[in-house]
Amino acid sequence: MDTRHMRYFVALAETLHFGHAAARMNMSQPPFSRQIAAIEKTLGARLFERNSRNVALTAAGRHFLEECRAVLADFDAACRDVQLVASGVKGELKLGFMMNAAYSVVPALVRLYSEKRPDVRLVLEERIPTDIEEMLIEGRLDVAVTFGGSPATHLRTTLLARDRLRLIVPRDHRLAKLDIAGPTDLATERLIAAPASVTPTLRDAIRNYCASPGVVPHFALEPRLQHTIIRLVAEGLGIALIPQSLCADLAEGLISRPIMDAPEFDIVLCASAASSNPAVPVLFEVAERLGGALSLRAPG
Amino acid sequence: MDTRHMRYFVALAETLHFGHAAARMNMSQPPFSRQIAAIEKTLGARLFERNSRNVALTAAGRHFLEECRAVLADFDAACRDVQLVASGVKGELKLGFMMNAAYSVVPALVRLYSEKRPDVRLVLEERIPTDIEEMLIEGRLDVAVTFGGSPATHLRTTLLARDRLRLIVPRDHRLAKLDIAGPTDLATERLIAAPASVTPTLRDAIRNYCASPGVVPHFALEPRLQHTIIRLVAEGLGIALIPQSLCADLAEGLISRPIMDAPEFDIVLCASAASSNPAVPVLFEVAERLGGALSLRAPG
DNA sequence: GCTGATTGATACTCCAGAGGTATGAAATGG
DNA sequence: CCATTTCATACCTCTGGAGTATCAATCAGC
Repeated sequence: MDTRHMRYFVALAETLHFGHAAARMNMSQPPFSRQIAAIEKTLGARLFERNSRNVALTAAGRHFLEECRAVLADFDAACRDVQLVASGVKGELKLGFMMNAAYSVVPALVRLYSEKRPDVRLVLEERIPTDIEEMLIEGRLDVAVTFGGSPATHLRTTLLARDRLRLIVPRDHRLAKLDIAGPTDLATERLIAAPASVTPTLRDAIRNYCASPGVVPHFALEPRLQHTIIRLVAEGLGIALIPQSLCADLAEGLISRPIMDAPEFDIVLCASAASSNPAVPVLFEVAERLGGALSLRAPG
Repeated sequence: MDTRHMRYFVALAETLHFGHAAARMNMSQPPFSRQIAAIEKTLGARLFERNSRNVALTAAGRHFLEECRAVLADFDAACRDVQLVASGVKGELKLGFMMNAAYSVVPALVRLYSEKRPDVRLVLEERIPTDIEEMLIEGRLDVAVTFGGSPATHLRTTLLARDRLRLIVPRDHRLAKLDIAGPTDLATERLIAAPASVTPTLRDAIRNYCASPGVVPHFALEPRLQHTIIRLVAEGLGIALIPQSLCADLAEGLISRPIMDAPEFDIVLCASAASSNPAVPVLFEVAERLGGALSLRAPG
């Protein structure tokens, strides 16, 4: 049995006439009759009730007809889809992103891309930057939105936005009274920041920022998620320097302040070396078009 | 492209090794390699990223693999199901029945049959007897539960139960006082009965019953459905002779009475001449086993 | 850097099976 | 009863899938 046999069967089931069905299959009637007989033999059941005058489907034939139509439709669709997937018009794209990209960059990127490639299913995975890097290398992600300047071997990288550090403190904190803070203001404070194993970029930026005037930062708590950091600051357990993009909608009781000579870092789209998903290039096109135009929401 | 090619592709996608995949397909490696190349050519897309050392799926290949597995599973299932349908183990059975069979005969029949043939989907169609007969002849029904003695050309018929006529009247009707009624009691009454075009069996039985002592029945109203007849009697618009099987759960305000020498009629299972559904014979087996054992509920 | 082993690609041959033509057999209609 | 329609059978042809032998490229180990 093969799909060709199924097509013969469907042709006969629809015409109920060997000659016409054979013509539809662009062949002559005798070999067509033989194929139908062969199908019935290999399947081990009569599909047609026929004499030299009339052809009719049996109950098994009627049932088989339905199944054949479905199978053939799926079969043809699968074959047709291959080119679409290969050309990146259809398929699946695994996009990783870190949390501070979730607010503005990723939604804008996803919206624009989905308009251009509605048949590509975007699988979004929010992860911490170090995991993202690992997954990119292993090919478990096709692309990711993460910090620039990573040491990983990435095929392609494009700038999406620039972000900078900003101070968040409880509303009644002494630093809340300042219009702008500097490294020395942080000297006596309990700092909350993710460990270097989670986001080396941020951790290094904070340490270098404090170290420039010789301040040794005191990291009181080290949660892994930026959301947790914000939450702990709101609980009065310390203060934090976090990406400006996360300061847009702070909880009641929290306030953010700019800092002098705030460290900046790139937020980039970067492709996996391992994956060569044909849906990726268009995402980069979209990302480049978005590029500078994209401004991260600063707090009001 | 054919299912055989899909199987080759799946074998290679699963082993990622031309030699092993070829062995799994019981063939040597060179023709196998050629088939894979042919597949990629006809589909117009690379499915494998390969050099003389490593084989890996492309994105298109990964997508195609999923689709191939689904298509092949459906394909094999379709081929396997044919014998099951031909042997009556699986499939669909269109069973027509008239309303007075709905209460006891059909549920018992369906329950027993479904136990024996759980993979046969029973399509139940309640119709008036004349429609049932027409549908049986045209093959739109495979079998039906209807009155016996039909003039139609039925292949096979088996007795399911015997039913008899019974009188229903409003609770305060003068005939409600009698223990048993006879034809002459009906002479002056407004009778309600379905027209002969709907159920000739019942209509003829009622007319003959009245005619035997010379009474000419007065048919006041002629609804098509037995339910409607009962409803109209409850409204006080007349009285009716209906099958005993419909007298089990009469509405408040209605009462049923036996009648003298009540006309009886067979309720039979009969097969369509046009349809030769292999699921039918087992239904007849079940029906015969049920046969005499089945007693129609008489009113308490 | 050379050598042998592994693995995919190519060249050539062979044959099963799919398709063509001619024709037979059965049923239908006038 | 004959012409026509329609499915089945007989026989032939040839495409295309599969086998064998072999090449080419890559990698491991010395």
